[in-house]
Formats: sequence, structure tokens, C-alpha cells
Amino acid sequence: MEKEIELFRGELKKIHLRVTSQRLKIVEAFLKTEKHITCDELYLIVRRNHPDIGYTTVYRTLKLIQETGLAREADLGDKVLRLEHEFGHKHHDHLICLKCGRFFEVFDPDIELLQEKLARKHKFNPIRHKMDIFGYCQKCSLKQ
Amino acid sequence: MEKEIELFRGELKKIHLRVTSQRLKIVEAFLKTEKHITCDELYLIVRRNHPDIGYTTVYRTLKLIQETGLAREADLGDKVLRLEHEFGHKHHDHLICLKCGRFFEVFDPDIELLQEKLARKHKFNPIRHKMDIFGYCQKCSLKQ
DNA sequence: AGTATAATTGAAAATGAATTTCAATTTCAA
DNA sequence: TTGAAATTGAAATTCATTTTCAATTATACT
Ligand SMILES: [Mn+2]
Ligand SMILES: [Mn+2]
Ligand SMILES: [Zn+2]
Ligand SMILES: [Zn+2]
Repeated sequence: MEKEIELFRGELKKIHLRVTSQRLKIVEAFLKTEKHITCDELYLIVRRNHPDIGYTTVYRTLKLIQETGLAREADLGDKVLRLEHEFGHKHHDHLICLKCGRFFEVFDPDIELLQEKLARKHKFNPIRHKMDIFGYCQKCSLKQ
Repeated sequence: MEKEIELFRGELKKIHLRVTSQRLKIVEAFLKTEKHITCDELYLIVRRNHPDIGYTTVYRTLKLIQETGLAREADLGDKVLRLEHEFGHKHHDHLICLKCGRFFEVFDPDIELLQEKLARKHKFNPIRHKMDIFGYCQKCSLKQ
């Protein structure tokens, strides 16, 4: 987590933003959770230990966390914006259970390669992609 | 388009909903466009020829269009809900240009197969998936 | 240290797409 | 024909996201 925080500090300084105690507390809270978290969820967590920090500051810091490369958007199929750790985390895709909402992070190098090829075939220069497979996890498959 | 409209009529009747002139006009307008369309965009189109039809009815009919299997959600990376034709259209994924916003519909059977395998490997029962590759189309790649 | 300047904060307000409410109207089936 | 059910569209509501603004705080420069 130290590395991430150093990165955060550095990036802020680069763009002449200040490293405030609020920002640090928020980024620490974000780094501690391993979920795909919404702004509201993070706010509720931060508030437990730091009741003086407002929602707006969490919201704005979450933007900074994205901009500094610590987080990226993750879509779990509900309609709220969720963020997941980016720095130090390899790219991966998701299996998302339609019943219980749990998700699994997966990676398949063969698919990645074919995606690249597919794009090239269409003279398209791929930058990033999102692949989400929706269905039923083992537990929910059994229960049905 | 006749086939789609017959399906729509049939599905409505199945669930004891009425085939009204508004619904028909809206579904026809939807079927005529080949874009990934938002509710608002469709409303504006419908309004041109049928100024008496309200936004709410378009919104509700769009839900029905989805439920009857004529449309599915399509995410182009902006934050608005878009719908694309489903019935009679094969599954496909998207290459989405980050610069001009245009998109290309693509399909790769090898990727589809590997996706299925990947899910199975994790004891996951896949139902549907979404794969969007973001990057730059040929035109926008050259311009940069 | 003192002061000017710029950034930060959090409450409140604004935004905007998605959704619901409701009273009036229309359709259907008996 | 008549009562029940469905439909409609305007208006209101919801809810996440984003902006505004006045007060506070940090920083840079004498
Ligand atoms: Mn993830
Ligand atoms: Mn499409
Ligand atoms: Zn599950
Ligand atoms: Zn382009």
C-alpha cells in the first residue's frame, strides 16, 4: 500500500495539488478494500473513522484516484459506477453472477491475443477492453 | 420488419397487453433505425411524425421491446442506456472509437469458444457476455 | 512573521436520465 | 351497453452524479 500512496502523492504534486489529510484518509480507505466499490460505499466506510469528511470530498478524491492510475472503472451490471484497484493489479475480466451478484476475476491470455488480432483485422487500434461474462456461479447453479 | 412486428404483437398478447397504435409506431421507428439508440433519441424521432406520443410512452414501449426480445442493451461507453436490435441479429461485440465515437460490430467464433471454456473452467454457467474493445478507428488513428 | 495567492473543503443546490404517479381516456369482454 | 382493466402523457419523483459557493486552510513570497 505504501507504493500506491507514494504514487498518489507524486501524481498530486505533479499537477500542483495538495496532499491533504482528507485525501490521504480516503485513498487509504480505498486501498484497504478489495471490492469493486461505489462512491457511496467508500463514503460510508470513510465516515466511520472520519466523520468530518464529506461526501463531496470522497467523490472528488475518487476522481483523483482514477486520474493517478490507482483505480479504474468496473461495471458489474448494476447501474452504479464502481471502481477497482488498478495499480499493481494485472488486467483481468469478470464472471458476474446474475443471481447472487458475486463476481470472479479471470484472465485468459489466448483470448487477449485473439482480441488484439480481431481489432487489427479491422484496422482498429485497440487501447483497452472490457469483457464481462454474466451467468450463474457454481453455488447459484446448484440452487436453481 | 414484418416478422419483428408480428413477434411484438404476439408477445404482447401473450401477457395480455394491448397492441396500440402508439406502441406500433414506436416499435416501427425503433426497427427502422440501425443505430444503438437512446430513449431520448427515439422519442425525438417518433415525435417528428407523431407529435402526440409522449416521452413516457416511448420509454415504456422501449422496455416492452426489450422484454419481447427485439432489443438488448448496448453500452457504448457513454453513460446512457442504448438499445440495439436483437431479433434476427447475430450476437456480436464492439470496437468503439475513443475519438469519433463510431463503433464497429465484430464477431470471432474462436473468442466465443474460449469464453465458454474460461467460464466452465471456473465452474461458472455463462448466459451472455459483453465484450467491448475501445481504441482508435483507422481514420482517427491516422489523424492523430 | 505577515501577507497575498491559490487550493481545498463540505453543505447545499443543480443536473439529468430513469422511473413512478395519477387522473383522464381508451379498449375489451361479457 | 357497461364495468373492469389497460393505456396514455404530463408532471412529479428518485437517485447517482456533478457543480456552486462561501469559508477555511495551505503555500509562496516577501
Ligand atoms: Mn475486478
Ligand atoms: Mn451492436
Ligand atoms: Zn451466484
Ligand atoms: Zn474514430
